[in-house]
Parts: sequence; structure tokens; C-alpha cells
Amino acid sequence: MAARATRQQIVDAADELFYGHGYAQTSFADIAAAVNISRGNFYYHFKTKDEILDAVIEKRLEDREWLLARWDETSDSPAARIACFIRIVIVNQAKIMAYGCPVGTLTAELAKLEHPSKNKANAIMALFRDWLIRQFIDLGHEARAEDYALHVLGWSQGVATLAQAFKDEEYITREVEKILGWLDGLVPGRAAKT
Amino acid sequence: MAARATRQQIVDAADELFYGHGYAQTSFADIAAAVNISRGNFYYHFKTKDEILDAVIEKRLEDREWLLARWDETSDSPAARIACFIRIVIVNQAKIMAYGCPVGTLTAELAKLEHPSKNKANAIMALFRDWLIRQFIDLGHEARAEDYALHVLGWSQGVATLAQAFKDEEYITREVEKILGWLDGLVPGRAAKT
DNA sequence: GCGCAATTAGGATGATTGTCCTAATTCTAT
DNA sequence: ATAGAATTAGGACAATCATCCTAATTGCGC
Repeated sequence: MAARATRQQIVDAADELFYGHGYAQTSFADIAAAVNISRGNFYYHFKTKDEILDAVIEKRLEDREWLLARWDETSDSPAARIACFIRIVIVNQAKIMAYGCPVGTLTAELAKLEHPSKNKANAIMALFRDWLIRQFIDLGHEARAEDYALHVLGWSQGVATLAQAFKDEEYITREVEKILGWLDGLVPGRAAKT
Repeated sequence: MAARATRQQIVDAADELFYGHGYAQTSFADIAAAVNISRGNFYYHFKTKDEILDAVIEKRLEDREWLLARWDETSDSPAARIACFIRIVIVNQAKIMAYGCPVGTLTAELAKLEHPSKNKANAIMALFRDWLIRQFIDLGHEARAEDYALHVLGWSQGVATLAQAFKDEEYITREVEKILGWLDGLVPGRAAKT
């Protein structure tokens, strides 16, 4: 098999396992078993566990960049794009209730580990923040764009955490509707609520 | 030394270590070293690591129960009590920026580990929820009490997650002011905002 | 078809882990 | 003061972990 393909399989498997069980709790053997390759082969592609983590973070970053770029293309209003972001918690409902937010839980875990790659993981969170800031600027809220962006991002993290703890689908739906209402109030040409 | 005192020391040390480094990442040896006792002595008080975790969760639960009871006594309006809860993120700012929310990060970790004690950890989150529900009922919002309670709880989790990722003190302050403004709008005799 | 590089397999290693055991020490009741 | 219980110390244990090594196999250019 081409080295690229094997490497890709390893990263994909590690991505899922890190998400489902956490980074520290996932062993080399776990990943090797998931991909059905020997640990020796494994070592050929990644010298250390940290290298796999870096590759997984990079993959997650690229995945999100691609997703955001797609929203940039397909939605023609910034409000619609922000709404896309908000609705992730519904689209990924099942996984979020089981494992939380892939980005939030990873940054939290790496921060506790004081892992060298924690800043790299934080960059994914920053990617979301900066993209949201751009949307709010486009929406005509330049002065409060960062404030609003962090508000939405923090909202998503809070919803994900409670969804995981309480497994309450209705709560997620209610929160989405509430923040969409808030967002609606920010669209120019409407009565502002705050 | 009295058995109770040693046990207490172990639980206290484990509590801090679990908070700072995570449960899975904290070893028997780490705790023993922190308390300065032998692993043998350790085993006399706790047969398994899970037993320590249970004790830590119970301690955290009792600590929070005590804190909420104190707020119930010292603040005479439900709005003031909810404000106390909101301001935890400022009072514990430094620790939250370093390690996140003690309750949220633990429930998230145990959920990924599918640990037998995860429900016990979730009970702390439920304690906050139920206490907040009571406050909002007292505030005269019986119909939407649960909705509001989860809103505040989710808010605190979101703020804690982003505070840890971005280490931005101003963001925390801003968010606290915003939600206190929202809370103010819910106090009877004022113009409701939603 | 041959040679060489890329890729894979699988075992070895040393460190760390949670758990368990036995012997020493300390405390307490009489 | 002394017996018996409570507490502590420290080492042994098997399992698991990330890491490393060497040998086998595969694929590809010629």
C-alpha cells in the first residue's frame, strides 16, 4: 500500500479514537488495532505519539478550514453563515452528546497535560473565533465583532458540555432557537435587542 | 496520625491533582508523593483508584452543596444568589484559565473514559442545575426556570472553556457583565428583554 | 527478471502503572 | 506496662505503555 494511504488511515483512526476516548487514554496498540497494522509499521510512519497528535490536530484544522470555506461559498449572507456554525450542535448532536465538542475537549485535555501541542490545538479554536469575527464584521458590527464572536463560540462550548452531561436533545434545540433569535436581532434593518 | 486525617489529606491532594492534571493522568504515586506517604499506607485507605475518585467526587459535591447553602443564607434575593453563581468565573479566574471548570472538565473526562462514576460526577452538574432552577422559580419564572437555569449553567461552561483556551481576562469580565445585564432584565418590575 | 528502496511485521526493552502482600511501627484500652 | 488493634512502610507483582530494533516482504525502475 502507498505510504500516504497508510498514514492517512492511521491519522483518521487516531482522530476518532482521540475524540472518543481522549488522547492520553488512546494507546499505540489501540490505533494499530483499529487500522489493522503492526506496531512496527506504525513506527515507520510516526516516531512518537506526539507526532500522531500533531497530525491529528492538523487534520482537524484542515477539516474545519474546509468546512468554513464551504459555508463562505454556499451562504451568501454572514447571518446565514453564523447560523450554519450554530447548527453544528444539532447536526453533530449524537456525537456531541457522547463525546462533547472535538475541539473543546481536546484543548481542555492538552491544557491539563501541559502538552507541547496545546497551542496548536488552541489554533483551531482561534480559527473559529476569527472566522466568526469576520462574519460579524460583514454583518455591520465591527466594533463588537470580537465580543459577539466569542459569545457564539462560548455558547457552542457550553451547549456541548451540558449536552454531554445531561444528554438532553430538547435543551440543544431550545438553545439553538434562542441564539438564532439573538442573531436575528443583530441583522441590520431589525430592532436590536442588545 | 488518625486514619480520618490521613484519608482527608489523600482526598484533598487527589482533588487538586485530578483538577490540575486530569484523573487518568494522575497516578497513585503522584498522590502518595503529594501527601508524603508510602503506597502501602495508601492502599490501607483506598483499595482502588476508582475508590479515590469516588471520594473526590463526593468531596466536590459536598463542597458545592456547602457553597450553595451559604449563598442561600447570605443573599436574600434569588437574583443576588444567581449573581453569586455567575461571579464564580471571576473569583476562580486564575484556576479556570489554567485548568478549566473543575466540574465540567471532570464530567467530560469521565464520559470519554466511560467510567462507572461518570453519573456521580454528572450529579454535581445536576446539583447546580437544580439549585439554579429553584432560584429562577423564586424569581417568578416558574415556567421557564429550567430553561434559564441551563442557560446560565451552559454559559458558565462555555466561558470556562474559552477562558482556558484564550486566557483572556477581559473576555470573562465582559461575559459576566453581559449575563448580569440579562439577569437584571428578568427581575420582576423591570422591562423584560427575553 | 533483478536490485534497491520503500514498506511492513513482530518481538525486545525499560519504564510506569495499579494492585497486592507482609513486616514494622504506632496508638489505645486496660 | 502490655496485648491487640490500627496504621504505616516498602517491596513484589503482572500488565501495559511508548519506543526501538532487525528481519522479512513488497513494489518499482531498469
